[in-house]
Amino acid sequence: MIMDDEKSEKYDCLKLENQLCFPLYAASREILRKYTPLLKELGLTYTQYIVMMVLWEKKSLTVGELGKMLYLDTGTLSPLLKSMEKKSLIKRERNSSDERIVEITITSDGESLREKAVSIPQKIGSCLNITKEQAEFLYKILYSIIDSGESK
Amino acid sequence: MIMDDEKSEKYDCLKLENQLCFPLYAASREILRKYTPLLKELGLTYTQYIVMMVLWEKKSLTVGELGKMLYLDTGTLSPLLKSMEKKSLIKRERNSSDERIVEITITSDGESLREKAVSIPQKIGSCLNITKEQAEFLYKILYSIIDSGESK
DNA sequence: ACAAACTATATTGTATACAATATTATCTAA
DNA sequence: TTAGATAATATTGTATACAATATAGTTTGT
Repeated sequence: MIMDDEKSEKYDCLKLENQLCFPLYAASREILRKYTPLLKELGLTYTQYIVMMVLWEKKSLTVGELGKMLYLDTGTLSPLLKSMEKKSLIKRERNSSDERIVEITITSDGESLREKAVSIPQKIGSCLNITKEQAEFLYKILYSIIDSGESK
Repeated sequence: MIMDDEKSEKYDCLKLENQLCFPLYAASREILRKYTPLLKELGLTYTQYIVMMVLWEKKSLTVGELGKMLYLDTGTLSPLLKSMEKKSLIKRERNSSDERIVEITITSDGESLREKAVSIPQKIGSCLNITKEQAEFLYKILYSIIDSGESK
């Protein structure tokens, strides 16, 4: 068996440059770093920001519904929502007809952040440097990756 | 001023469904979740895995070089490398001619993990469900996003 | 030579993520 | 109708990320 000549090929799949997951992971963190200083002006982290995004639209939903929309589990959401309540951005209330359920509702403080946040997407978009077509293509592929884990 | 009619449009940019960053963030985490059980068999986390990937190829480099390749800072790398040394995957040694520099070198234990890891990329790839063309396109866009933060 | 600037890495503090487990409430089948 | 199954959320434990700061070693200008 000729092995040594093949050796460099055998491990090619383990090279960083041949990975697709690594740039996905690195790009995601790069974007988080871009958001951080902008969100800091609003007193938000990125995770808190996406929770607010949902609440600016829906005003009120359950922890479970939030988790489904953001692909986050209660291990992340529970402490996050607790800290957001402490900052008066949201209210947490047990549903009276089913005490297992916790309803999350935006407060007026939370609402008022929306106005300040509205300039952020454009600021982020402008430093991404990709075309509209690329963005649409990227959008589709990313959701197909996300949905590949939907069965759960 | 007619405001109410425009209101729904004004905040469209803050809708989750109009975000590109959110699916990037969610897809990245989805892939990490796919890796976790596979890497657990090797006793690695994803971050440890990408460090090993570099070391399987280069055998030895400095903390700074690793950080540049993986886009991670010393706040992440220092404790990570310390724990990997404890697991005998790597060695950490101060460079004798410049004591500021720490050289990271793979051990034979670390080398031997390569054989077990070689099946992982294919397993991940097969559950991603994207075509070769899509993968190449994705690869390019992701690196253009990553590089947009390169100045630093 | 030597203080100031610079470099490389480490530490601290804060905030996620998520698997695994626990807790509490509701439902359901015999 | 009531014990076991389910469901919704919370907690625990471990492992990142990263900004900000600290530390220690090296270089540089004068």
